[in-house]
Amino acid sequence: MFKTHTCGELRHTHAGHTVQLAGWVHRRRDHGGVIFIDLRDRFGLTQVVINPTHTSASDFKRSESIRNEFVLQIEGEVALRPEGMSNTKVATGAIEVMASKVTILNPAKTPPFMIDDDGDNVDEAMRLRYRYLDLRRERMSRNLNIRHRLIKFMRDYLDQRGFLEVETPILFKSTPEGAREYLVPSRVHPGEFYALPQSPQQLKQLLMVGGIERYFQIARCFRDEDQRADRQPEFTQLDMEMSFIDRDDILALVEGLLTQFCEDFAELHGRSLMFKPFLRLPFHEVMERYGRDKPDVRYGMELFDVSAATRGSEFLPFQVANVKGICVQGCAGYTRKQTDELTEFAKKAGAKGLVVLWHDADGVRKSGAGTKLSDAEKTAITAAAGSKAGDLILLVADDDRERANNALGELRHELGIRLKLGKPDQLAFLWVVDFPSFVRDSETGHWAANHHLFTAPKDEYLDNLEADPGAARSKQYDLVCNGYEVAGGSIRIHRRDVQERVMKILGLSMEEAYKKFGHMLDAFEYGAPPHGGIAPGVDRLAMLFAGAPNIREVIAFPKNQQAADVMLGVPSPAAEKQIKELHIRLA
RNA sequence: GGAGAUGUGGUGUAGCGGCCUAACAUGUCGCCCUGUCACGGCGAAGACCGCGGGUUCGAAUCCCGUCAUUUCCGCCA
Repeated sequence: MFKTHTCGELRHTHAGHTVQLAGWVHRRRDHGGVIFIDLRDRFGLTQVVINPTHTSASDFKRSESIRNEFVLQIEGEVALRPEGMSNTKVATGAIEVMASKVTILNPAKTPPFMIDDDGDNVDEAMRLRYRYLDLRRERMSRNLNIRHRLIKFMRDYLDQRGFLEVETPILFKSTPEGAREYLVPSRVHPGEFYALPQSPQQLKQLLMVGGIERYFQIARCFRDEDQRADRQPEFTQLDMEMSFIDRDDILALVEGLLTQFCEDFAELHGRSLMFKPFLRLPFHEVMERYGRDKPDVRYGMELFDVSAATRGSEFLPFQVANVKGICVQGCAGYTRKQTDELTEFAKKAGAKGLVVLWHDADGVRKSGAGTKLSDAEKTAITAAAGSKAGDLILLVADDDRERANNALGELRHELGIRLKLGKPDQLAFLWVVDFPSFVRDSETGHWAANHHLFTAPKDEYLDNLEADPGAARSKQYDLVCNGYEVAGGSIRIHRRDVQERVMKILGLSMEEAYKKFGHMLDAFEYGAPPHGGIAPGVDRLAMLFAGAPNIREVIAFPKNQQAADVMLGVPSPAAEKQIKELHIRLA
């Protein structure tokens, strides 16, 4: 061992002990006659004093060449700091180590950016190119620690409840129903391919047929889709599946896990739960109130409906079936230019236009056609909006209610971000339940599974499933936090006949269905238990707990928006020999 | 596939038509310094402003293109 203690460990009680420390030079302060070094390892900082009174002349001479990020081993005696010299900002601030021996284990070039600077002020491309240096910074060390705590907590929590962790293969079967996949050519089977799993969905259901009953896995998933701040080509989910349970059992389990984690590790992330228990709303209500299936519910600004009050309005835009709006508090000072910009935004989000009302001391005012609004309408609007002087009211009118909801939902979301309405230290969890089973593909007009084709419709819709697919609600559930989808799952279909009916509605011929999912259909015939599951996203949860702006901050080696790793040079061309062996040819 | 933002010494920024022979902070290097902890003092080096083209008497600054990074839309069963 190079060290007897970590750099975060020594206290005044260690005074007089001879210790060995090893780590990196965080900062050095060379006073000519005496040199102070803040020695850093993952556990903290300890001040090392290199003084000729304690150190040999040759060691002192050599110590003058020490620079930041050199790797050192220090042997010395722990001493209480002189009277009035302790540093309360550091855990080890009461002591210092008087070096008797200084060993330079490895010198270091000057880093391209500062390690002792914890701010978010270095270009991310630079940080990723030198990720091994970035990881030394406190922010990354802290984020990875939070991630580790979360995963450890998940494992322990589920283990205590009888779950079995099972690994499923990474070399899997292509299932082109879902996201675009990463393909791996087979050397042994010319012209055939493995696919990396988008999720272990089918395998975990087969584990249920296999009698595992309670399964989980910290599962890596792969999707070859374009990146976002909360999306990486490979990401990690807490994949879970249970047999002989219903929806509420799963919700209670996950809610319990996350609630307890937040409470046990509050000191770690400084964030608190806003809702205990979590909010729970049906999908249609979420859309009516927030206009978005993953709303940030840390703030209100809910959609209101004035369709009844505007019926028969003289104001042309209001002569439609639905008039809904949001009230933006304190924004009556917005200029015409600003509201025009909001109108543009609303149009991009699908609205035909945006009616803007300024609620000021004299009442409700509107530029242009404002006079067409009757006093009764204005009163009804301010009542529904709950607005007061100083607020801005935004209204969207549309015969298509969904379109009005969506546009307002986008506006609400955008304004929530711009106005910083969500408090960063709060976590607002919301369960969204009772999703539609099927949605119509806007291009083909065909029915598509809202979640995936293994999701069970609620029992009361089974009789009319084929007659009216659009009316069916499913046993799907999503968990939303601060505007992010952090988990999704469902109770699954466990009977072959129901599964085949759903496949038929989705337009799969029985031949196709059997070719793609025959293993599932077969398995369901051998006593598949009722089962369901969920998959909380580990990266997104860690991001929220760490207060990070994107999931790259909680992933040690993330890829950039081009799905590349600039440090490693990934992806890279393959040798001709390899390509040949795989029986593929480049275009 | 589309839209926006950004790109200036090692790093982070300022400058946004002539005052730029490019400023500031920090880092780096040299000298000095035995109680600092974002140590301090003195001095020095370091960028032709992502790249290419254009407009102009004159471009870091305006325009076009391109590349890179990023955010969002599409996409993400």
